Amino acid sequence: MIGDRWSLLILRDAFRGVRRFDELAADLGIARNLLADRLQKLVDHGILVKQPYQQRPVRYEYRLSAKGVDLSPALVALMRWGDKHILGESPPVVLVHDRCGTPLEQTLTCPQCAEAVTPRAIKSRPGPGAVRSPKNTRRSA
Amino acid sequence: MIGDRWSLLILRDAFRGVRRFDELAADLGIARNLLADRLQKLVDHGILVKQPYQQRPVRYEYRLSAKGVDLSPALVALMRWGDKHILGESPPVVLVHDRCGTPLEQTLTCPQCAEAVTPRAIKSRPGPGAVRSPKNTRRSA
DNA sequence: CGGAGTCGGTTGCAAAACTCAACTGACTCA
DNA sequence: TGAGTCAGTTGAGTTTTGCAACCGACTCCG
Repeated sequence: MIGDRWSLLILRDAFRGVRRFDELAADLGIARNLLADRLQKLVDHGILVKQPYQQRPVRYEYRLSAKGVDLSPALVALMRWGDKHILGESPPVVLVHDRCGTPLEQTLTCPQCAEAVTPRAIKSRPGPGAVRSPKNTRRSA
Repeated sequence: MIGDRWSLLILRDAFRGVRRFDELAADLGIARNLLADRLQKLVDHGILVKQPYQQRPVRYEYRLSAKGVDLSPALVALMRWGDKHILGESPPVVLVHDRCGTPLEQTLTCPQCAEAVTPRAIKSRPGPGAVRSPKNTRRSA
């Protein structure tokens, strides 16, 4: 659903509060027809919702749905990765807690052991939705 | 760098331990020439490393570099999102702590307040690498 | 009233990316 | 000798993008 060159960038802008067609087009440098198409697809997938913000003429803005907001951890993780590995530790933006302004940490934690878990200490296990042979099942996300 | 239909899927497989050309091709259903191209690009970007696992004939496998391993939080976040919103709460795999087997939680935390932070309580702020006008800077990730 | 500007798109065409299927080359195993 | 495995490459054909121009509804200015 979001595996193309633009969808993730559009969503990042959506999180930053960029919601209007022309704002997105100008900020991303995306072709307008593609932007129209991507927005429509994101709306179809229920990640964004299109709502009018004025009548006469009707103008729309694209906001994140609950499903879209839930992508936050993924976007945040990608952003931090980019900051670290592409830009070399001098991030153009940092995420902070709105109450106290402290830069945030993202961690995977074990509620049992009450500690952070490193990637190497992660195991995967079949869950309730597992099927017999996951091979060749057509995927789309 | 990873904004295409396959790179994220290849990386997911890499995390699961799928490292060989034919394994990846069979598991993903990707065209072989594209797989070759994507692997090469991921190697060029330093996300994967290509190393021989046998001589006579020389055969290579693709492993995650440190930079690649650092993508873990992003992949994990996307996986959890997919489980929740596409499959409706019956995940085919769950991530567990290898020591105790407990399913893991992913959170954004404020080290100052020592509590989890919801997406709505996140603010962004210019960081040390900020530039005057971030508009129209060509991006590639 | 006329003309310029804004916003949110659509249309058309060339260029790039992707899919599919077949082929290669080095080697192993029976 | 012949079949099979692995890691690709090659080529033809289809689909998706990128770019630029255009459109329609409306507002604002004089």
